[in-house]
Amino acid sequence: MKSKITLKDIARELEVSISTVSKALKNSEEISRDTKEKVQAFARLYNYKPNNIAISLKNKRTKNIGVVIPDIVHHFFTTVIRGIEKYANAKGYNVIVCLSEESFDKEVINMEMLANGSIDGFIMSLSSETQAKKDFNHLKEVMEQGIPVVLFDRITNEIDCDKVIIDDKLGGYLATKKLIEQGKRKIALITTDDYLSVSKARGQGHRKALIDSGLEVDESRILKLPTMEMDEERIRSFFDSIEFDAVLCVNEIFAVFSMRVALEKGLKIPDDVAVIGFTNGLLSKYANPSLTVVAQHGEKMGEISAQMLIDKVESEKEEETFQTKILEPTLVVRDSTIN
Amino acid sequence: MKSKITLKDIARELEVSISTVSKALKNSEEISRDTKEKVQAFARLYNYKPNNIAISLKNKRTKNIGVVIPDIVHHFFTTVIRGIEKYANAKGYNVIVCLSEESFDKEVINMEMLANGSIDGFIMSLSSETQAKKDFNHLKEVMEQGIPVVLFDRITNEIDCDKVIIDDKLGGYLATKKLIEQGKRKIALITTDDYLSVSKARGQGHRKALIDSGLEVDESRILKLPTMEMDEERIRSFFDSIEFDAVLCVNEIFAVFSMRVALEKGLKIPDDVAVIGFTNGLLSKYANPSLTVVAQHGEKMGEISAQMLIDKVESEKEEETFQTKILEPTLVVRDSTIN
DNA sequence: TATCAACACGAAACCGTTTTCGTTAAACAC
DNA sequence: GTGTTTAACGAAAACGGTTTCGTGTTGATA
Repeated sequence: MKSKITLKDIARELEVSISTVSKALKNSEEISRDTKEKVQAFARLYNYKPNNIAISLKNKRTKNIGVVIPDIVHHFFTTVIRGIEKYANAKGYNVIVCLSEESFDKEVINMEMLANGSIDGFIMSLSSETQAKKDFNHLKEVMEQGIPVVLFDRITNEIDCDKVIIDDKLGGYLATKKLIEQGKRKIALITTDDYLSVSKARGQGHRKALIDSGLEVDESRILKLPTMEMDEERIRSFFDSIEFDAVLCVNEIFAVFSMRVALEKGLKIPDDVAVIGFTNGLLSKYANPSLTVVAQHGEKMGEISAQMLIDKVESEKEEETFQTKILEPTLVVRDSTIN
Repeated sequence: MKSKITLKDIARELEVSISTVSKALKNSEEISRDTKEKVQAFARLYNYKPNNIAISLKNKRTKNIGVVIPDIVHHFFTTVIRGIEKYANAKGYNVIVCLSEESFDKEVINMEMLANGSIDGFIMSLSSETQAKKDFNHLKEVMEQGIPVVLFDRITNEIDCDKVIIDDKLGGYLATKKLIEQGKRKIALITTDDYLSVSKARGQGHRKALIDSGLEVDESRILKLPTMEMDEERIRSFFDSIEFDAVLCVNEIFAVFSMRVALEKGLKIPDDVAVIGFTNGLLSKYANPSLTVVAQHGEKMGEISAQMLIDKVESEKEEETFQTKILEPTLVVRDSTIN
């Protein structure tokens, strides 16, 4: 096991000072041709690589970015991570992923853990508990320490920072309009409690589309589950309790499951019941029938988040100007609606 | 913006030395009660947290582990990450995720980037290009530097290190046996080229099951795609070219798509065609009909990998004993087979 | 009163870099 | 021969901690 070689080792071997070695490796003007060649050759030979930690300590930059998300076993978040990773990697940054698992406490602990020098900035999506609790002190604290934060998807208005979201209200609107256009009038909505920012916005869009089309908003056709967790029981009994000819769901799992329930009831998709979900994941593509969805463009979102964060990290200025990027959702039409 | 407070700041403020502050915060016996209380109170008041980077530099431990995987938008890998993250986090470690995107070069670059002090060890699954190329020098190099490596799922025998895999051969065997038990005789196999270690093993298990049951191995019923990428064309024409009453696929996407093709042909599942896939993901659970799969227990795999790695990292001994943990796959029976 | 241990604390080295600011010797001008 | 410039290099501080090894003071002991 040949352990890593340091500047000191090279200096000792070549009988020059550490500073000379450091400068020689950076091709400094100060150092003579001869010495530079000698040092560089030696370094190459022994495969010298500077120690990242030492460099981080010196210039107070880690080239790491922290990503805190509620869940990773979720198509949308993985696409975001992929987008972040791509952009960050191209810029020489590493991505540290932490999972809050929808828990406020874990979110706080993770952030504290990373905020002590491990990272240059945060990209995050709030846990449901945090959104419900409306306690954002952990965010305020890291920002006060001068650590930039970019919030994506699940955001809050109570914190002033860069944000990237999709226009969820528009997404809900587009989806509902689509169903209405197909002649559907009894549109059910399966969503979560309003504390989840995205669900709330999607619900608003849904409502707006109904009203714009002169339709009544029938609250009994709206099922609000406590979280994004699947609850087959409640969805089943919800469908038993209402009349419906279309279903809009805030994720693809609810939607695919709704299709199954509809099929079990002997209903035809999309003629008897049309279904639209959110998240353009594998499930939507390969479900039978395939599912029409509102695509959230996670990868794009990740890229933009990473770009905004790295811009902040690398900008010298102390200006506190924040922006919110709003991406447009798009409808991916498949077989669960009439096309 | 109140920037982070350091030992030096506390020392200056309280007019004691840095060493005294350091010791006081660690509750050292050396320091008097009075001083300790004073220092600790001050530290608490100003929310002092030691700088991780400085500590890393000092004790040459980063408490970061590097995870290099081919892809993150893939249910199996996300479950593994979740397992790793859970265990690692509980042990106070952070997880740096790097994606090779099935590229040899990216794998190498990522590892080199992390190997210079950023992490204490690697957990990785080889990219398909690496497995095809059989070039493992990047692995050898980091191991020579004394950085422990744990390989999971996509491994190689050419490197001596800790490994965690599932018994893919057994998985292929169990699945095929299941199909045979249901009276299926014309079992198709959709897999990838043999360079992918897992596909090869699954294929061997499949073959063994056929032979053990006295059935012929008909090569024309085996489709080997170049990668795990979906190729609807080739799968469609494959099914047009053979007779079959069952399909075994090395992932869930191939399997779900096979079901779609079968349904389109007017075949009944599972009576006319039974289907089994690998990976117990969302797709399998919510497909119509739901898919019987060989579960790979990714989360367990991640946990074990993390445990093995952290054990190595934290063990003082220099012994070079490696172990390979083999997890048993299990069959999750759903509606795509007769139960 | 001289000796000694115990106590409480500080100085300094160290981890591996970068960078500023000398310092030395040769080369040059006058 | 003196003074000045320049090239080439080294010493040392700095980043923020930990840790070893003094060191000065106190009180007890012989």
